[in-house]
Amino acid sequence: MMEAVKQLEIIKRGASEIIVEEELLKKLERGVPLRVKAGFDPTAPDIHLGHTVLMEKMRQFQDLGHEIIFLIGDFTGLIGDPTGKSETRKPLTSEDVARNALTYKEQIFKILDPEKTRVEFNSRWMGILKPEEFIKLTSQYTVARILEREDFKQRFQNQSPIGIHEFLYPLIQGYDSVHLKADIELGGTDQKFNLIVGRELQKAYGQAPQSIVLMPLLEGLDGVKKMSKSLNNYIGISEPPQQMFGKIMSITDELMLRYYELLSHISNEKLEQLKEDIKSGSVHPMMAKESLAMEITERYHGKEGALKGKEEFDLVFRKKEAPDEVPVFKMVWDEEHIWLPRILKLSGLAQSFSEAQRLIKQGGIKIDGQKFTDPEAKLPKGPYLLMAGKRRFVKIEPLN
RNA sequence: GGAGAGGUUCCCGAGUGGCUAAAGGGGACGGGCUGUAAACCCGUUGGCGUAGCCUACGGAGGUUCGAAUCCUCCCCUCUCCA
Repeated sequence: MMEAVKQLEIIKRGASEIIVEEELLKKLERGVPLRVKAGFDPTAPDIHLGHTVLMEKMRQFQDLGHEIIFLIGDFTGLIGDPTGKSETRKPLTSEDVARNALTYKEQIFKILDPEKTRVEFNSRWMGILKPEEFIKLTSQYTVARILEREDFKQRFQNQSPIGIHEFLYPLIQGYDSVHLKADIELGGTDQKFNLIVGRELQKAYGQAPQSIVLMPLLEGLDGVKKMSKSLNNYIGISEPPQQMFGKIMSITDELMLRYYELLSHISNEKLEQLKEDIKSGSVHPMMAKESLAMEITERYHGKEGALKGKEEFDLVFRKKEAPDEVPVFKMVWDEEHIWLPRILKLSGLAQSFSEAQRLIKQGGIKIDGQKFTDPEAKLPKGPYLLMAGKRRFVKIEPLN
């Protein structure tokens, strides 16, 4: 195995906090594979780049020769993690959890080495925990300590409701570490409290406490809120390469550097150099963004996919032409001339006639490259290339 | 169990009898400027082939020429007391 100090350097990269660094170093110095656990909540069946920050870190551990456990919190998912919530979350049904967990498994191996990854579900041990054992677990921690957590504290002070099951959440998550005898746990910064409970519980059960590596939360496309599906500001790793490339190109320069830091595989030295070059003007930020888009798209779609993404980007946004592959809508011309809003609605470019008319009036519709601003326009039969806004295209082909 | 507050369009939030498809903000969308960047500016943000009509203010009724606004019952959320 690699020298402990060097391993630590790799582990520290991008991490926002390590608890406790000295302790972690000592574990690494033992020179044996450590057991690294990271838990995932089964609410997000589509893995996005935000999740990958943690998974990339897992991969690093894997490459360093450690044992990683990808833990799907299907049992805890039934409670719903109250972290950062100002109100009680709706619990998932066991069917939801099962379905989501399966989709998870299908996607994680784009990053992790399937040969070396142990996938676990915490329902396997939590589901059969005897009431006596459960009571024993709850007796290891106090209400006051749970209330130390900021979100609980606030809810308590504001007299907002806190479900008792929510109080149990950190304990159950912590118990996973006890059951798995984890040496290290990885998590997002928002998980700090829960992971620390894991440490405490391990001590209470006579185990060595796990070391904790916290990773920052990746901001979504808006650059402010954390990337999440519900905010629709995410880049999914299963998205088509064109879309992935385009989304990365649309982020702000500031966010681009953040993505570089947390997602790119380029070395720290090269990243520092890049920052300087952008600052001095010798590298155009757009070019740096393009390299990033290439790197990330390539990771999930291969070289070919990345090139395809770039090609389409150049075509659509630089040359302002239609992409190679445009969805085709076959339409029946039941009249000599068809009202343009009707065509837009039928082909899916607009939700309603009203919306279609608005789009037209605002100059958002182009037909074969030519702007149409008359909402009363009617089109004779014929193939057309419709463009709505800058990025939505449909080919209309007559069926009759 | 008792007392009170509140549920408005995608979200927040104003509106307490007609001038309200409902202020303002956010988000989103379209246009401009660009590097599909940011910032900024302008516009749009229920539906229907549409000078009109229909649907919308938790639900169901009622009062009225006319209701998001008044009345009755119901549902839901929150707070206080026990």
